[in-house]
Order: sequence, then structure tokens, then C-alpha cells
Amino acid sequence: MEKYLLDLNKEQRKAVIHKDGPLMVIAGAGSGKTRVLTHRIIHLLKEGINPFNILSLTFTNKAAKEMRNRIENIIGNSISKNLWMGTFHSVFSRILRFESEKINYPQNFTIYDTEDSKQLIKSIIKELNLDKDIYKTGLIRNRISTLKNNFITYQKYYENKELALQDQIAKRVEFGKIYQIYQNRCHKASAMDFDDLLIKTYELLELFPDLLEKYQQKFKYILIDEYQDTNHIQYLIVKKLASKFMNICVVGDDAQSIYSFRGANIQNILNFKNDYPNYTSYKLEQNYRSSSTIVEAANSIIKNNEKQIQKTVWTDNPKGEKIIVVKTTSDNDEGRLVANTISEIQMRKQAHCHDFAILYRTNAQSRALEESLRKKNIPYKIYGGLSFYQRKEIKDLLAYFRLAINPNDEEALKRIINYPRRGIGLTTLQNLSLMANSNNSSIWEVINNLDNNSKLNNGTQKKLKDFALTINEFIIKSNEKDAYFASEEIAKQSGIFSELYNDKSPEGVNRFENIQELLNGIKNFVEHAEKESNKLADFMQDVALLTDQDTEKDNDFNKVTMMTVHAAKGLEFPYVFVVGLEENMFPNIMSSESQEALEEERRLFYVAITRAEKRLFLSFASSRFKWGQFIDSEKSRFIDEIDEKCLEKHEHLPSSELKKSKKFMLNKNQIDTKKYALNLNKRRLKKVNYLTNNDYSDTEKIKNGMNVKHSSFGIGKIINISGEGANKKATVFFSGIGQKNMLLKFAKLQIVK
DNA sequence: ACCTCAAACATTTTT
DNA sequence: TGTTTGAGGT
Repeated sequence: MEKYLLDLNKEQRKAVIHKDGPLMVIAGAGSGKTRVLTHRIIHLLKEGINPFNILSLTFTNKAAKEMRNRIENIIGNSISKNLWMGTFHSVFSRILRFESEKINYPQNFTIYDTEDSKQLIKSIIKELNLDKDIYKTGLIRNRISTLKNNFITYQKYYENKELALQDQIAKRVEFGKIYQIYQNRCHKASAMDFDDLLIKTYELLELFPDLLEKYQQKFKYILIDEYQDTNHIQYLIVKKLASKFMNICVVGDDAQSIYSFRGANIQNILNFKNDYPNYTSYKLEQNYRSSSTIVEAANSIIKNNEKQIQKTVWTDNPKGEKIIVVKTTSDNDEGRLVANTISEIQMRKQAHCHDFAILYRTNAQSRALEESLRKKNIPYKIYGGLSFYQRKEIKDLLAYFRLAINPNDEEALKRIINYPRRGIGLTTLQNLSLMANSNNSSIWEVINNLDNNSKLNNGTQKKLKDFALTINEFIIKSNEKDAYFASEEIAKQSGIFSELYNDKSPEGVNRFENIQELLNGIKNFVEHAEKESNKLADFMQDVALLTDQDTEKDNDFNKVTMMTVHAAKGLEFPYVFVVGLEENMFPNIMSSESQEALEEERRLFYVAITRAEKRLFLSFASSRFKWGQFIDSEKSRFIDEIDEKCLEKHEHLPSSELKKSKKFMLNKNQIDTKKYALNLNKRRLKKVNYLTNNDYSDTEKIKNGMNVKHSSFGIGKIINISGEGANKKATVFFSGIGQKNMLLKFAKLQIVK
């Protein structure tokens, strides 16, 4: 037997060497799902299948990368690099760029991220003069996205009475109009949102039989990871592609389907047998990851769900220690508990930071945990939240890049037309937008073809012409020079570089460093790219599809991982903390209405605890700080669903500094109301301070040359005074920060002698 | 056009 | 509690 088949168990091996035809692998948590996929691909290659004929779709870029690496290690880079491997979105965007003219898009189309989509919807709602309290941008975007994921275009929406009725009930009668305009504007901007990448691919295959034939021939073997999380449109595409050779292999676990909010349809995996009647299926039920206690606990939870494919996950692993469940008084207390436990285990067992993960239901929970870890000097990394590419300064610079590649990109243009300041304000932009809409062109086309427009005064026209000149130069540079050269030029000439360089505040310095990091990344890209594909457009192709996990830095290696349970899917850690196990939190309040939603929360919890290899810690707080006040909370029902004999329950006694006020601890409500009152008082005090300051401040006494103290900037020197009375202003120089103009009325400056 | 502060608002998960 | 929006002033 070949070496690569030796380290597989019987079932795994059957799945790997299965001949042609539809194949479904139901893989329980920790049962070696990725191993089966990679080995199957290796097996196909060994059997002489051309790597160009294999399409492997994963859920994240990271998973794709990891698979490619594993395959490369066994079979070599020259073969593995030719595999089609990536997320649905990245693979299909590549195909769409290749075939773009067929669907009437330029090759350099932009990919709008969620924020771009929201901004566009916001402007459409404004232009239509609709009530923004009824038409909430987030909701509208979600609805459009859900419709698209179910392959309901705006045309189909108009034909569907039931959907129209839903919107009538929600008093959003203009929804269809917004959807239609949104779609047209995206097209006019040569932009696609995430969902378009799927829809347009399907349309491409539907409208052009020759293309369908071409890609069916190309992708003779199709493998799909995390099949339980595919949505309807993905399902349709795959079905079309696979319909000729039927060599489709799907791997998944219905018990880990957690993305229904994104349109994932658990029916896809449950109905596989109907779609492909002559299918074969294997079940991987042996768990290699977790202690038997953890496996048993996981089983006891998931059996509460009604809808599922029957399977029994078991393990040969030792029993291990019991799962610790701890009740804490507050979210901060929970944070301290986690931090203390981590450092304790680290000392006793010589575990490394990267052995630990803290998982939570919502991103907002990271704050309290972060604070506790910082206090204990435990290094950590947070995934999710604001990723590198989402930061303002990065998005600003990227917007210039986007414009250089596709000047019709409306959202990019709006973002930077007045950043850095060049005196093109809201009124001008509104005018431009109106003109663009009326002659059905893009804003850029209006700006680029200005000839003595009567609606704009001469000064404004001059500014716009200058802007057009700049962008046109960027277009030329990005076409002619390599990505690094072009991006550096753009960073400098746009004014972003100096804008950030001159900001010497700590945040400003950080922003400047981020810009440099981006440029370094581009430099790296150019050094590794082929000559013919080292342009800025090549670099920008996938940027919108990158996430936090794809940009891991080297120095992030030995750190405690903090992430949402969703983000933890597919990962494993020796020690796992699942925090915030409270009703309305986990299960989340948004999911409490329906049985289906609750079952999904349960699957999410199942995913959470099956991440753990050795030890699992569950915690909940009886009170949590939210929206500026303490909210009482109850233990999550999921804890009670776990088999008692797997658990060891504790109540966490707060650390020493709180023990001093022990008498308050007798009644948690008491301490909460106390804290709350204290907080209120603080706020009131702030207000009073502000008022009194107004009356008795040193406003009148402050003179040029004096040293003053500011609450956040520290000591500075007055270098200029202007205005009188309430409008009296001072220019103050703070060392290390720079000059600031401030109204004395508000600045609360104290004279320093 | 730009700047500032206070009021209003908001948290589910993400390619 | 943080962040975004809007009013009102320059």
C-alpha cells in the first residue's frame, strides 16, 4: 500500500480511494475530515488525474491554504500549484474576471465589501427621500443578500407576491425599487458584491452552454469542504458543474451547520441522497481530537436536536479531566477567572500560550477578557472585529488603488474625493451625483468630462479638474509600473502619506505604520509575482476577499487565541474556554424565537466544545455590563443539557481586591446597583465639572506664552490667542503631539506655573 | 466647507 | 460604554 494511505483508518481509506461517482462523507467533529480531503486529492493525482481538472472548494482561504500546503508536502509544489483550490468566492471571482465581457463587466471589476454595499444603499435611500428609520441600511442589505443567496434577482422579486407582501407588512413598499437601483448602480460602478460573485457565475453557466461545457470538462473532479454550510446559489452552481461527470465529493457534518444567517442551507447535505441517487456515503465517527469526557459531553448536547443525520461519535482517547463549569459575578470577574486559570495551567503544565483559546458568542465580549489578559501580561491575539484591511487608513489608501484600477468605483470615489481635504464638499458631491444619475453615467465620467458646467462654480470646477488629473495619473502609473512602484507613488501623491506622517499622536503614528505595512505587503507581492502579473490590479484582485485569519503575522504565533465560535470552526486547541454561557447571550436572544434558530445555537455550542483537545472550561456571569449598565443574567440552558457526570461545578470567588468589600458580596444585586449608581454619579460629576469649569476657568487669564495643562494632551505652551469671550481660541503646542487649536470655553485648560 | 460637542444610537454570527 | 449623527457656530 502507498505510504499516504497508511495513516488512515478503514472508513477514511474507503472514502479516499472511492472511485468515480457522487460521494458524501459525513465527518463528525475531530474525525479527520481535512485529512480525507487532502488524501483524496493526493490519491486522484497519483491515479494520474491532471491537477487542472480538480476543483476543491473550502469555506475559508485559510483552510484552502492549509490543504494546499499539506498536499504540496507530499506531492510537490509543481503539481499542487495547478490545483483549483480556494473559497467559492475566490475561485468564482477568478472565473468571472476571465469571462467578464460575456456578462457585460470589465475585467477589472471591483468587489464591494459589506461596508461599500451599506454605503451605497444608504445613498440610494437618501436619494429616494425615504424614511431612514423604516428603511434601515443594515436590514435592507441583509434582505438583498438573503434574496441573492436564494437566487432571487430583483426581477424575480417583482414577480413574487409573497415577498412583496412581507415588505408591505414591514412598511417597506419601496424595497424592490431599492434592490433594483442598487443592482444598477453596482453595475454602473463596475462593481460586484460578495453575492454577485455567486449569482453571476451561475448566470454565466446558465446563459452560455458552451461555457458550461468548458468548465464541466475542466472540473472533472469536484470536492467541497463544509458542505453543510453551502447556500442555495452555491448548491445550484455545484450541481450544474457536476452534472456531467458526477464526480462530486462533499464532506461535512450536519451537526456543525452554523451559517444559516448567511443563507447556508442544511437541506443541501440532508438532501444529497435525493440529488445524487446513485451516491455512496461514508461516516467518520471516530474522534481523534478530544478526551472521551469532552466527546461524551458533546454527544449529550447534540442529541437534543431533532433534525440530524444519525451518527455516533466515539473515541479511543483517555477519559481526561472533567469539564469545569464556573459561575462568576460579572463579566470582569469572568475575565479574571480565565486569565488566572491560564497562567496557573501555564505554570503547572508548562503549556504555551498558543495552546489556549477563548471562545465567545459575540465580538463585543472580547473587551473584558482582553483587559484581564493584559493585566496578567498574557499575550493574546483577537480574530474578527476590525481586521487589517478594514482599518480606516488602509481603506482610504485602498480606495485610491481601487480608483486607479476602476475609476467608476463609486464608493471608492466618494470615500476619498475629499480626503485629504481638497475643498470638494457634500454639496458638490450631491450635484455630481445628480448629474451622473440623470445622464446615466458614473460620477467619475461626469468629473472627467467637465466642460464649463453651469451647475458648478469656477472654483469648484478647478478643484474637480485637479482631482481628475491626479486620478488619471494614477491610472497610467498602475497600468505601466509594478504594483509596489505604483502604490508608493499613489500614497505620496494623493497626500495620504504626508497627512499621516504629520500626525504625531500615538494613533497617528500607528496609522502611518499600518500604511507602511500595507506597502511592504505589496512589495512582497511584487517580489513573488510573475512579471506579467505584478500590477496593482493583480494585487487588488482578492483583497476584498481576505479576512483577518489570512493575514496572520509571524509574531502572532505564541499567543492566546480569542475569537467567536463561528471563527473557530475547523480549529482545535488543547485548552478551550467558552465564556458568556448565559441565556440571551448563548443561546443568543436573536435566536430564541424559533426552534430552528435554537437548534442552530445548539450546533454552535457543539462546535465550541468540540474545539477542545484536553480540557474544557465553561463559564457564565450572573451579571454583565452592557450598554452602560449592568444586566442580570441566568445560566445558559445548554449547560444543563450536558451529562452531569462530565462536569465539575464551581463558584468563582472574586480576587482579593474585591474581597475587602465582602459584605456587599452577599447580595449580587446590591453590588450591581451600587456600581451602577457610582457610574451615574461619575457621569453627573463630569457634567458638573464641565459647567463649573465654564464659570471659573482660567479663560480670561490665559495669555500668549503661558504653560497650560490639558486633560488628554498634557502640558503645552500657548503660541497664539484669538477671539474674545466665549469664542476665545488658543493655539497650543504640546510636545510630542503638535499644535492644536482649541476653544478655551471647552478646552478646560489649567495654567501651570 | 469645516469644526465641535452633545444627543442618539447600538451589538449576532461573516465569505 | 463606544461610536455615529446632527445641530449650530465659524
